[in-house]
Amino acid sequence: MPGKPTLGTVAKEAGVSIPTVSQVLRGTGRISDKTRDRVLQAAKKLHYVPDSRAAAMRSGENREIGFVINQLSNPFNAEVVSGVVDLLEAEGYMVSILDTRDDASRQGRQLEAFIRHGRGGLLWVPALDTPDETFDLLATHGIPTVTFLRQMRGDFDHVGIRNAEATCTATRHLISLGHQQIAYLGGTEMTIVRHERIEGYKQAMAKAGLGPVIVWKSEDTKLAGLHAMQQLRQAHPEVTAVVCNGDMVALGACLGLLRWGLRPGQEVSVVGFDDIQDSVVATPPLTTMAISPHELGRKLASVLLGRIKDAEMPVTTTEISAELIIRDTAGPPFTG
Amino acid sequence: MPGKPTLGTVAKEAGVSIPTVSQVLRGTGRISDKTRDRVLQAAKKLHYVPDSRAAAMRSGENREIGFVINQLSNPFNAEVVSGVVDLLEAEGYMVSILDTRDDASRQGRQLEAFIRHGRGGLLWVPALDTPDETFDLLATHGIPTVTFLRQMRGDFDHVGIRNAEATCTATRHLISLGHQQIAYLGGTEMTIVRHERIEGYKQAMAKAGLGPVIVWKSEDTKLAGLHAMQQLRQAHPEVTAVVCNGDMVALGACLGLLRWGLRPGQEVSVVGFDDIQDSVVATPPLTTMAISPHELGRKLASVLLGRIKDAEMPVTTTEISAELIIRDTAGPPFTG
DNA sequence: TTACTTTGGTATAACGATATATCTTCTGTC
DNA sequence: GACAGAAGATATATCGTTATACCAAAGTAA
Repeated sequence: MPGKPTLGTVAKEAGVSIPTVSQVLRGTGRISDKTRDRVLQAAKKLHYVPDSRAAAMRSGENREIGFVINQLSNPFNAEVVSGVVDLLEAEGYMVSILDTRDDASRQGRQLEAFIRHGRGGLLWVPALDTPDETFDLLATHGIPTVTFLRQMRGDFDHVGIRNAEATCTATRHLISLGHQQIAYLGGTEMTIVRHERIEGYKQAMAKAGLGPVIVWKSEDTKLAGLHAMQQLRQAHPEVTAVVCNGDMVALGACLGLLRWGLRPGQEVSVVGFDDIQDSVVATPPLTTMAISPHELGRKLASVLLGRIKDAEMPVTTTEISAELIIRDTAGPPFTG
Repeated sequence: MPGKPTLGTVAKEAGVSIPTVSQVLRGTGRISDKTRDRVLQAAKKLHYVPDSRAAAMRSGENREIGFVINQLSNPFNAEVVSGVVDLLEAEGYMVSILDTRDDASRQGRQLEAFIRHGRGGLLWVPALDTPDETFDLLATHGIPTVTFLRQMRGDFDHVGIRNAEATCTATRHLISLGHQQIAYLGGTEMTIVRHERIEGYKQAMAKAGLGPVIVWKSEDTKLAGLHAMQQLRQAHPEVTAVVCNGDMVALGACLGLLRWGLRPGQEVSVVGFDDIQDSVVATPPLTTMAISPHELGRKLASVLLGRIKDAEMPVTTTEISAELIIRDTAGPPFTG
């Protein structure tokens, strides 16, 4: 096996000097068509691929972006990733993804590795109990960073969702259908996201003069949602409608109802949040608050590009609205 | 603003030479305790963080691993990823993930980017119509590479699944329950994986003297599985059992049956492949061929580590067996 | 004493690219 | 024919590390 091709190898093959090859490949400098062709041919023949670490070292430019996410197995996140990648790859960046699984210490190690390996930018869903230390590390090294979904500090650019507005819409929808006993289901820790969503639910309830407010915990998986729904049902049999913290929980809740012999949208109504692909094919299809993950991803990417271009730009916060998608899991209260 | 600290800065601070600092920080060479302390103190004071790109450039060692996968939104893949990451991060490697979405040209660009940015190893599920050129590129650059799931060439290490054995087991299970009209559902292109799985199904059918062999296409999503099942049902109403190419399709097929008013495991039996998390919580829970994605991930990682340690090692192929998990979607033929 | 080894460190040359300065040839103009 | 300027290429220094060779001083053995 011949060694990895370098500028030197290509230069020798084409019979020119190293800087000439570099200039041809980057389209800078003054080079005759004849030499350019020779060089390009040689590069192609040897399968030459530039080493951008060496380039970055000399030029200071770095086109590697890290996307540090809290849970890769969540389909919503996976879809956001594809939006981000579409935009950034088109701009010539490479996006590599890391999954913290919401473990703050793993996240700390991963971010430190990112710094060592010199990333040019960072998109980041901070793990639940991210210590200030970790934020400081990034701030100190001056890596362009945009946080996503969870806004935990004011000194980073942020892209998020209008959570309160969305759950308020969802709750009002249930109220307008005639429900009066409405609970909120999902989430475990009181994250900013969950706090905002619960606020929206409470606002809608208060404005309609309804109560009491019932908030029930659940992990963000279908299985957990299933069990949580059954517990909620036992503790509060009077509840006729549920606003959920996410589609995974909502779908789990529907499964729980079905096992209990209750039909979602009939005996009990359920509204989700995220509009993941599963929600369309579920039986019955889930009424939910939709955010286009692809749009979200593109927004996220464009904010980061702005920050990379101008480090002195004032810190921005961007919020995206969710849209109510009416399907079959929310109907008028059952009067059987 | 003091520039980014380097070995030079630290050396000046400690009053020693650059190589001395390097040796102290890496624990190599012969250094007196007195100097070592001075250096460590200086490094700490300046918040020195080594630039591993520069290090990698000189030493040739690279502890960044790329995982190039065909579909990140598939939960099975996401679970494999976590197995891989667990093992490799423990060994001091950093794993970054790229999603090709089975687009060969995107994949080509991404792999080139990985080479440009200098990865020390590669785990790879090749996209469906990966051109030979792409394999050659990796071979030329001599990057330790392990392909995963889809073995398309003999000159790379490979970790896969005993596909034929698994679908043979699944089909025999249905036969032993008494089914005679059994179809195969899922997959679109005739990939190696699909080919092997269909072979296993055919073998079991042939051995039992059953026929005809029916193979039906479907994309690897629930929605596609739902539609495909309904079409299959229309074309071949005599079919009483279905072996599926993957759990996503199988779950979709079950949904399709339910919409048709048929109960999976009663009127029509379904066996899946992968045992993703959804399959446990589905109603009814899915009978499927299980592979531990975590075990698979760890195996994958360990093969890569072996290759990194010894580039001259003969090429290996490792195969993992799937296990039949009996739940509720496969029962005896309906005699209502 | 002479010669050999060990200890603790430094000098220097890479790694693969880019930026800058420089060096030949050609032009064209007067 | 002399000279300015452009075109086309090269020489050299540099980024932040690590590998190798080397060196001075001190210790050890004959």
